[in-house]
Amino acid sequence: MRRDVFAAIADPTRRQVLDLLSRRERAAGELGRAFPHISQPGMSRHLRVLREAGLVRVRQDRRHRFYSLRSERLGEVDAWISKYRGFWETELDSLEAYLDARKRPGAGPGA
Amino acid sequence: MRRDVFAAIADPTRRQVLDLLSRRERAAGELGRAFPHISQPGMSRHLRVLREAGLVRVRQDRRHRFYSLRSERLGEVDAWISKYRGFWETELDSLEAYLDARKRPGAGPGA
DNA sequence: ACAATATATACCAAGTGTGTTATGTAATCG
DNA sequence: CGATTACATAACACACTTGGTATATATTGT
Repeated sequence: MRRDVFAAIADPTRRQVLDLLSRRERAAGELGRAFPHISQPGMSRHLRVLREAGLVRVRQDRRHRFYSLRSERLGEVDAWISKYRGFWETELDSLEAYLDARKRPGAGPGA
Repeated sequence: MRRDVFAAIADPTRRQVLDLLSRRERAAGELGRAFPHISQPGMSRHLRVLREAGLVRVRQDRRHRFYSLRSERLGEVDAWISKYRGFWETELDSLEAYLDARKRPGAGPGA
């Protein structure tokens, strides 16, 4: 199943899982224990979503399934957000809004 | 209502709306007409989600409600994704996985 | 005041996501 | 082989999302 990366990272738990995996690979059970409020099958399903989005890979080692980060597809998110980078740093959006407002007298913040 | 930015941008239509707003502000109706497959109330609700996530602001001008980008909160997304930037460029994650695999003889790609 | 325009909300149906418990499956140990 | 460990899947409940139609609200034009 082909899943949308944006949807996959919409869940806070899954983002935290990726954060853990960015340091090193971890077994499914180890990840589960890192989130005590979620059941084992619950974590297994989160891992499935991440797998189907192509954000992690799995490696079987003896009895364990080790998940590791596969970051390529995060590039899609980065590419999208890149278009906005600089906006919140330079407050360019606020400036633009201000200028737009001034084009319509009486609507924006009057000088 | 306080909404999660990641959830707000999980929807493709809403991302496209933000893309349109990144160029210039637009009236709600104008945005609606840009997505003919979505009804007027449908677009209105998408705009509400973006509003509640703090991703847009609204300005009333005569009969129109002009939406404009408010990019600050996109910084949250950028901050998160920044931790991964460089991973997919340098293939650092793949290298790491390879090394991890070699630590466990017989499990990874044999030399 | 009344009609028209522009947008939002109410309401309902259908789909999807998340979480649970119970169960299945694969690998390892004795 | 039977038990145990590690993980995935099945089946189900429930909340949330999305999209539609109908309606409300606000502003402007006549």
